[in-house]
Amino acid sequence: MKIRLTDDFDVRRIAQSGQCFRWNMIDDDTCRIVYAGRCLYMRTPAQGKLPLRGTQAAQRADFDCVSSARTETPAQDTLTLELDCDEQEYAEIWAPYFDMDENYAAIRARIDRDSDAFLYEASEHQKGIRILRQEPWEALISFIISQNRNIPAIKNSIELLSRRAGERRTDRRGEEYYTFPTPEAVLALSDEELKDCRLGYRDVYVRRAAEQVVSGELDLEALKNADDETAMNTLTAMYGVGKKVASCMLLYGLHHLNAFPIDVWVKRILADYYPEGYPFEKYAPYNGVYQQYMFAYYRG
DNA sequence: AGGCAGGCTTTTA
DNA sequence: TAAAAGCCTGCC
Repeated sequence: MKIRLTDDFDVRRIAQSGQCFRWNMIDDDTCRIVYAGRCLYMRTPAQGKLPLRGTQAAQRADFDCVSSARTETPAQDTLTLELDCDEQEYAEIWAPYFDMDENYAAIRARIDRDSDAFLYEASEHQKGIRILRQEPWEALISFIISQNRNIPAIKNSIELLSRRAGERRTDRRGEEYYTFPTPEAVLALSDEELKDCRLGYRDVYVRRAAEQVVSGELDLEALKNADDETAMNTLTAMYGVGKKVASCMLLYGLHHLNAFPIDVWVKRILADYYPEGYPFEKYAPYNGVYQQYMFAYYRG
């Protein structure tokens, strides 16, 4: 099926944004997404753009060039997404996951170009990023695993964990994929099997989180309705979950768009570009969206 | 109380 | 070899 939209949506930038770890570009314009027990192929035909030719570097240069040229024209483009699912699956699974009810162009429009040149630049450069509505459990484990590691290493561990404890399924192209494991499936792993997932010292954190969810001590669905402070306190009380991971969980797992994870990169941004302090009040309740633009832009 | 040093598994560049 | 979407413990 095809989707036409005028709001921000850039598959590559979302795939590289560091909020999700199971989006993989399989060729120049097709992304393979594993989520909610399913696998989706999403293609974004390069319409109205220069044909992509030559080396990969040249292709990227073309893309950036076109993309920044587009920012000069206020007229809204219509973007087409080609998905290998039907309307029902799109409405039930993918549209909510992609947060299609939110208007990201409007959120970007709140940035004042003159008073905040850095954020404006970051948002233009990373235009197309959305904050996905991820399942809380997958987000929690993903960001526990993320601590003190770079993105390729995180993706590797999540894939290994899924292969160990997830369900093996076949996608609509006949390729195999593994669903993200349930807490029960994680608990069923032996210490050795869990160690084989290359989580390092974080494997204890993952096991304890699974125990808390299975026992009912931790109710992730209930956290969705909790206020920011309650959710933050509940999460940071967990073993291996500090302020950074809890903030990521709020933003990506519970969709509290005002949560503002501060990692090593954002710390540098705040020090370099906001020595007088960052205007959190001004950008509420979308601080997390702006953080995502700045993180992705600065990390390059 | 709140801040800081050191350690932690493994991968990536 | 240092750094990586950090956190825990122990110490002051």
